[in-house]
Amino acid sequence: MKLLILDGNSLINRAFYGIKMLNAPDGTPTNAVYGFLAILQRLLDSESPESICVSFDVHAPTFRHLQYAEYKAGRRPMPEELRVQLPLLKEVLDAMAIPRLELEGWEADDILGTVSLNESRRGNECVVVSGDKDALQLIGEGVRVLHVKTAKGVTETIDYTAERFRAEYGFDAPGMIDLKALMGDSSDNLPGVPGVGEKTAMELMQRFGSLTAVYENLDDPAIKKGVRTRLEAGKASAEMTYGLATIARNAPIDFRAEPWHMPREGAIYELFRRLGFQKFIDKWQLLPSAEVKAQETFTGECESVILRSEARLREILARGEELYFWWEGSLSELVFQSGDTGCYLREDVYEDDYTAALRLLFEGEGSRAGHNCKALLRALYERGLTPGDFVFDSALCAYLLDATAGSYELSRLTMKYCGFSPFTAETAPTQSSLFDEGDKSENEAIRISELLSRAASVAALEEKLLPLLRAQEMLPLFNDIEMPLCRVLADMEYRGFPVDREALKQYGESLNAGIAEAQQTVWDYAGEEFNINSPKQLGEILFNKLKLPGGKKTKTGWSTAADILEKLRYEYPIVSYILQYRELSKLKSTYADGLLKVIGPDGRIHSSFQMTVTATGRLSSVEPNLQNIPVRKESGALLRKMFIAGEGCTLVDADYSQIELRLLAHISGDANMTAAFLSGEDVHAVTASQVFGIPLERVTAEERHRAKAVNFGIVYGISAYSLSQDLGVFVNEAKSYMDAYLRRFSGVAQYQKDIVEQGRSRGYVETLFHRRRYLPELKASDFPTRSFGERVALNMPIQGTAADIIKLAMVRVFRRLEQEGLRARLILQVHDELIVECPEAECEAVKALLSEEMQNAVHYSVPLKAEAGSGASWADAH
DNA sequence: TGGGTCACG
DNA sequence: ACGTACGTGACCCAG
Repeated sequence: MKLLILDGNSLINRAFYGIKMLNAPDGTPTNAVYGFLAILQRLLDSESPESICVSFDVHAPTFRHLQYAEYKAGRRPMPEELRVQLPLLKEVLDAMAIPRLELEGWEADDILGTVSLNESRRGNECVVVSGDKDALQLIGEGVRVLHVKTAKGVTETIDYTAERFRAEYGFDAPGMIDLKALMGDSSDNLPGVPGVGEKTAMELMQRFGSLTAVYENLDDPAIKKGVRTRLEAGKASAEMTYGLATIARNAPIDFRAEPWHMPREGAIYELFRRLGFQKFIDKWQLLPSAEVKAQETFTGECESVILRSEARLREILARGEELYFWWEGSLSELVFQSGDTGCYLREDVYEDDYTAALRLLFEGEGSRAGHNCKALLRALYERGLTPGDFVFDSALCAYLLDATAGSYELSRLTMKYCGFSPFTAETAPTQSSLFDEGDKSENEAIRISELLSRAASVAALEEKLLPLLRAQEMLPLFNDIEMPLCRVLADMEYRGFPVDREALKQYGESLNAGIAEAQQTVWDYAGEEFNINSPKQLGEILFNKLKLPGGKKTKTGWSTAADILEKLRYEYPIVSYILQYRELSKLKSTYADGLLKVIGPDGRIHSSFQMTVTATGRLSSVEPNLQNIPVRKESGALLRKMFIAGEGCTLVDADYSQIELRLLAHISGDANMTAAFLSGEDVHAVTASQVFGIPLERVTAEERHRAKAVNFGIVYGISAYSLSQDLGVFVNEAKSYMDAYLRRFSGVAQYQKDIVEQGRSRGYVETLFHRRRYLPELKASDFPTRSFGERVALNMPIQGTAADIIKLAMVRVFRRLEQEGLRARLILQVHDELIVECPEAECEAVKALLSEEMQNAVHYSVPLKAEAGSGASWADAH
């Protein structure tokens, strides 16, 4: 029988440090357990063992178990995040029916040693798995050792047989003990022979093969005088270390290998669900117990009908109940639930005017709900309808409840909030009423009930989620901003942004010459041809071949980021050409070629605005991203000249001026900063005058520039170091700016303290509209993670409130354009900027309307300012 | 697929 | 002694 013997402590350690932080839905850290299972899964696949066991130390080392001397010698207590995962791993192993071996007074190692010896003697083939090289001493007849190591986030296992060990080390595996007796081990506090390190110890072992042989041959000419002296002096220490490094193989343990089979049902499934290990549930095809399955499968009992006529549709709508919609991307097939009735609509079996049916459903007064309503609304606009608002969106609602959850897929939400999954083809019961309709095959009926169960899931989620939203004071945010915004965005996507295709094409072609020239010049300086787009090859050329100074390492090699190269560009012409190459090829690939590919047949670009992506509440724009079109250099202006208004139309553009800084003044309540805004003076200049203690009229451009950087930094939760990097001044100087700033604006300093403390005690921070972001990072034990949490705590309420406000402004603008019967329409939002396309005649009215609605969206202690412009292109309007 | 780079607010 | 600004998305390379 083949037996897998795992070193539990060592492997969970490797997994913890090798895998990035992961949490179960309830917040328990799970990365180490997850990593352990990933290793186990690989072993099961590659080794196909018939039996398995895992050994553990009885006590995990915690701080109080460590002596001060040990602490100083480099031992560290086990981090809290790892410590809580040990009992979890044991629970997992129990659920998997894998024997756990622990023995008071013996280490996990000793259990590996004992079991592998006993079982190999019984004729079983043993495979010991550990992340600790010490275990290699166990290699022998019938015992292989797999050494697991994590390098650069990738775990690999090295399979050591006796032969492989000998080939690599040059002596036999039991000699691992002798090697350690010679070289010692600082992490285990084993002295070895003082003055003999890894290199000498390896040479001695390769020559003599054992500790005894080394001491028997001290006169051998191959041993240098100095080494001999140290060996003589360190003999007692070596012998002591030998004893301590020897893994015991005689622990009084009562274990016999038994055939093992992974349970596929019950506790293991439920535990993995609790931990969020869906991947392993799928991989090992785990199933819930019958009771849980019944609980988790959503039956959504209701009468199902296939709607064929307008009369029947009107009957159902006349009940006035809320409609819960589900669709799968095409309007010609649609389901909805109304009360106890599940309705199925299909364009090709509907007997009356299908578009009229859609009008009844979406243009009327009724309450409508869905999942990702914006997408459905866009499809309706594209079909020429003018739909009304939806009242509930399960994805959007779940996003408000946890903006960092990542995925808002319907079945995951029902599982998370209701404890069941919608039907899948396997779990859907057939619904006899569907067969009554006649010609439907069984598969067809199952598919329909699957769709209906999704519509019903939206209803179930509404019941669960709205109370949560109410309890967290987010109903106004949801009802008055997010839900109405669905239609605003759907309309924006549908309209799109007109682009001058020919000009863009020409522009792209015009870039070619410059790119080729820059490339050739770089190659000439480098003395060879290489791919400038490859940071690896580029770093090699610059810092190894040409030996440029100032090289900084990233994880994978030399950093060639712009801020590094920028410092070198005036001294080294090649760098200047590299930067030029980068700039041009970015313009070409991302903007010229990239945008050309997505211009629609209507000559417009229809980006998609995602509402459930960012952690702060901002929108994001994809396919293409229209929120990062260049603006800063002259190439930016050139590019934005190609974003134009349609025939007979003009563009109106308005943006908030310093909205985040104004919100900082309001939220922190800092009197000084509030006064600065109320005075109407240039706020960065006022900041400079305060920080540098000079009269406002004597502030230089440089001082203003620095004050501006400090203002930005404060909003992001800066450190003095980063400010110094940004400004190119010494850290001390940057620190003095920040100190002066926080003295002058003491309300801001107080806000920073309070908001971090609030984040820590409540576990989240929020915007003025109560949009939340949870911050588990604030409780992390490692400094970088915790610092990140603190910076986010400072920034999110400000960035998030700005996002709330512009969303509100968009809803207000949309409604007013509708009310006033204007043909003007919003076509783009870029975080603090709105762009409207309108007939030329409406231009002045729209400019006034836009800045008015933006400025009046809220009234805080500092007024909001929004300035509007207009023009034939984005460049002209901005 | 993840990392590096760079465009935006 | 450490590591170093918030929030995004697209493109390219390398494994």
